[in-house]
Amino acid sequence: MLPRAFYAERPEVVARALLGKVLVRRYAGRRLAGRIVEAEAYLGMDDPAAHAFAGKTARNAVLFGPPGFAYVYFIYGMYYCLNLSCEPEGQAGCVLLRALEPLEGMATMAKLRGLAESVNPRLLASGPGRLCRALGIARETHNGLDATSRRSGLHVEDDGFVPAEIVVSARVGIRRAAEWPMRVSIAGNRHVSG
DNA sequence: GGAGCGATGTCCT
DNA sequence: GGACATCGCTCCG
Repeated sequence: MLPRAFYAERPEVVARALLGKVLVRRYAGRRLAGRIVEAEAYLGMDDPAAHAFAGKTARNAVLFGPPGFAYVYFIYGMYYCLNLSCEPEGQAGCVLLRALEPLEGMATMAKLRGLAESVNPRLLASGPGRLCRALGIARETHNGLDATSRRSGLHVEDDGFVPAEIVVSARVGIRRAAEWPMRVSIAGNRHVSG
């Protein structure tokens, strides 16, 4: 389990460091796990694309709290997105988890996605909305959970895997500050979203 | 395989 | 009323 200090850095640093780590979710007694292969950094008040840009509200309060907490928001009336808060308390910033390479509990993930068990694992969690659905993550159940606490049922592990090469590119699906190079992914990994 | 588009809730102006 | 850190479906080549 990654310690709080891991998250107390700038979002660009944390995003890069999270690549290759394993996101673990305890679901109905089962272990759902996947390697983080794609992520995006969002800064605080200086980043026009960040939820924290307009200042602290009830919705984004987690971003201004201590590092290592889950920030889950609802988007497009249908999907959830999972972020992990960064920077020391009082300073906003987060990393959006965009894609996983499924490792454990793929049958359960497929079920949660409403797909056949035989589905190509590439389709299970490649995209922030898919990722949350595959792991059964919702704002109501996961926003504000401490990802450095074993009790929360959501945390990140280091299994020693080190990405050979990391690709930096523009963030996806945003209008403001869209050109900022704050998306990172593992080069050549088939589970990165399109 | 790629472009276009509708679904659909919450937050902010 | 409009925007939104998305996805899956349709239609077209």
